[in-house]
Amino acid sequence: MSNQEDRLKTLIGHAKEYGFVFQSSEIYDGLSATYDYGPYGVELKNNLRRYWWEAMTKLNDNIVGLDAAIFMHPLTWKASGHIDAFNDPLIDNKDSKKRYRADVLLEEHIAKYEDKIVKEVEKGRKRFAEGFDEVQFRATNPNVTRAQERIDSVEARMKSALEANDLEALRQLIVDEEIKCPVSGTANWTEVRQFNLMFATELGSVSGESSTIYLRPETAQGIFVNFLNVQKSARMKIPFGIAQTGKAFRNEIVARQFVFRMREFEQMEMQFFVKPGTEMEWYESWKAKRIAWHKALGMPEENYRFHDHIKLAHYANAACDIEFRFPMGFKELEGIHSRTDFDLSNHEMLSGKKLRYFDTETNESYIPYVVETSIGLDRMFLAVLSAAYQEEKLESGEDRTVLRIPAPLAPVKVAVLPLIKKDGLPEKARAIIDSLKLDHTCQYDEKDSIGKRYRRQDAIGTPYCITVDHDSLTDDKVTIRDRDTMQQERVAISELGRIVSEKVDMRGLLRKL
RNA sequence: GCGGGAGUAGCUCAGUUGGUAGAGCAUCAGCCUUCCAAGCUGAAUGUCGCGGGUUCGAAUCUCGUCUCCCGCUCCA
Repeated sequence: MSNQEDRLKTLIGHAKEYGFVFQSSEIYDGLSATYDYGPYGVELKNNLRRYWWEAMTKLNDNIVGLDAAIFMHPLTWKASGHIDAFNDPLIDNKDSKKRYRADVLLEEHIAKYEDKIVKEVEKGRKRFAEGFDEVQFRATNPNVTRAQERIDSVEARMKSALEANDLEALRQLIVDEEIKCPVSGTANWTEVRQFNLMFATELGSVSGESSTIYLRPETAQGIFVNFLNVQKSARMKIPFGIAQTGKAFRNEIVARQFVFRMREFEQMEMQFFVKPGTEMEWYESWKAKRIAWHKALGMPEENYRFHDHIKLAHYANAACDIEFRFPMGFKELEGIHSRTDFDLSNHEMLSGKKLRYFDTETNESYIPYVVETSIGLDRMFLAVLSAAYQEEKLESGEDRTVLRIPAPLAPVKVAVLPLIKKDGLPEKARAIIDSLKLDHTCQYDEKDSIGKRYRRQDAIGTPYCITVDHDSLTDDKVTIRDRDTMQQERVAISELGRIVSEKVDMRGLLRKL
């Protein structure tokens, strides 16, 4: 565990030192769980986004893009269930210091009485054998009726408390029922507090005329509300998908573990609209496509695994995660959900607008089912960075730190280094950069010894270093050094563009899909 | 929010019983240079997390506070 902590700390340190990720507002002591991407970080992040975007929209002619606004009509979040599901009433036990959802605590309490009833019914069934009438038994057995009354009373009080948002009543109910903490065994509770996971702000500057709106907690709803706009304007036929990348915001109670869990984060989501009844096929098909996308990066395959959800979210009829072995262990990287027609039908209901697809082949109209793939860009960034980070012991006995970032994703593709900074070598190096910079992100460095410059490039994951020496001036050849093997090869300057492109071009990744 | 740990230069840290800050690495400039970090010369960098208190004097003692990291709940 402490080893894992050290690994994450090392990674955070490296990310900061080499300009990948900085703590947000650092000069003001930072802002919790918010990070800024530095010069190399933003390049890597952009490359990851592009890899995802092109894999979705270029490789699938039935997937188109969208960029919806962060602000959405407040009813959106009523329809999506976020206003209800994201308002968790929480309560802490003062002795065990454990935190619970107050409603979950009560439901578990109710479940105990339900178990009791089931047991009583079983007892009755044994005692009366064939002549057993369960309905009659439930209505008359005093143990059962007492338990049932208790359940009804707790449920009624809980429902009215939740609906009225009466947190004090909720707490009183927990106290009245003498619910104890499973850990400490005591009923020493704090007050119930509401944690709304959505960030609220005011739309409209005139007080009294403004209304509360929320920063979107997921990008998906922008796709759902535009379902018909996209389908009609781009003349899409089911099955088809809409892809979107963008920021989403969640006011997490605890948001930590570097860029893994931030309050402001970027999602890359694709909602795939299918004919009802076919969703499980598409669910499986997208599971396969998405894991292939990850594996094409060539990072160790044992870093990935699927995790099927047993407890499903309010909108799903099947769901799984692609988990990645982060420095903190296996954690969710991407979610693949079969969302049924939950979102579209709710939007239909609240907006009063039909959100149906008319199938011209069968002449029927229906609300499509949705299969969603949803990946956290920042998590993907962390996955790549943590898998890429390696400290090596060289044969010479020296250490080197190298980021083995998949070449097409690397922030800098080529460093051009004059062996010494005189005799016309810098000028030659600059000329080479000029010939490459339209195709590749290049960097020039003449400071310090050549070995030191190689190490600096290793530390930011540059796949190729090109070194210009005195012979280059006469034979127009340079040495090109591979980041991973450290092997050097002498090649003609005219060949550089082709050699670099072969390994570094994004198309190399996309071709594997 | 609760519990644990930590805040001194970009990084890693030192700072003796309180006497108002140092080292290595990194950075920058110059010299040197035979392609895998370690040559020479010089330079820049800190209200010692912040605020109050004790004291002639606080990085050091004390109180408060903020922030970060880890765990608990939730999730992309």
